[in-house]
Amino acid sequence: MSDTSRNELGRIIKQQRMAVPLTLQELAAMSEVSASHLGRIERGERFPSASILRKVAQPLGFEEDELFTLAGYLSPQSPRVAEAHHPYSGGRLDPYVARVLAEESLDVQRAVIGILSILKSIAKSITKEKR
Amino acid sequence: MSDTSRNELGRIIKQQRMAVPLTLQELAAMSEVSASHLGRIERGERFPSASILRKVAQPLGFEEDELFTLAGYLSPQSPRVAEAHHPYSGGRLDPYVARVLAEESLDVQRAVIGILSILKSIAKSITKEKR
DNA sequence: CTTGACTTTTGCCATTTGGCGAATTATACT
DNA sequence: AGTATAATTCGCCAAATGGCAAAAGTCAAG
Repeated sequence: MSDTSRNELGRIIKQQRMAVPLTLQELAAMSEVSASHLGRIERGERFPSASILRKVAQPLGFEEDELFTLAGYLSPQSPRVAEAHHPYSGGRLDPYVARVLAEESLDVQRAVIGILSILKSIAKSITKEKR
Repeated sequence: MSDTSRNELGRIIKQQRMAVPLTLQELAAMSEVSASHLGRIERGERFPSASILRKVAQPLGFEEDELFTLAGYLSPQSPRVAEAHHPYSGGRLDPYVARVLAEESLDVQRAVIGILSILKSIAKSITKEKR
């Protein structure tokens, strides 16, 4: 962890705590994290673990993944909140389909997409033939 | 961290590593995490920190926040790829399978599980017949 | 059975994290 | 000024993380 990112994150947390406003002890009570630790985090002497960030986020009014991103635990564009689109090809997996498949064993799951790809290649060759 | 959640997460990671498939050393090389540490995580002797999870996610084909949720670092509220974790009794949906399927249209996705259920009922009737 | 090449596990250690309690430093109130 | 009172910081410690190197396992070819 670079010194700058520690200080940066600490600065942000402190700024947010002041803005609410809360004292270290109050935030400590709300988040179940010791005030001394919070203080060290704010002035960049310690780097907060994921579980600490999680505890602190809500009392400070941060989105849960926001602090993770700031801390570098999650990559910058996290389309996690609500209905963002998939980074890959844009399709969404239907929840019902997902649920049904999830109940199958891993082998069956893989067999399923194996069969799918076979069917697709057959379909492709058929249409090619046709024309 | 409860013993069960450690073992659970380890089990999932190991299962996924085997499915890819990779050795501990290969995964170690790809993720820049020592093989010994990865081994201990898989068998529940260590709990992976957020940065470890982040490094490991991509080589294993997990969405970046998926492992965070499984580890309890993030709350399980965002069904981006549908429920990859399993509050309901069943198994989990393999990330690779989910990704491939998500690229298909909704019609195709439903057709896939339609075919699956047909194959299952055929298999069932065959085994019944046999005895 | 034995050798040789991998893969996984174990022992040991440095580094970090995070808590508790005691100092220190603001902030009020007489 | 002087002294409560609250807020922050410091010192020290236990527990956990994660790496390295050596010790087991595994498994195929000879």
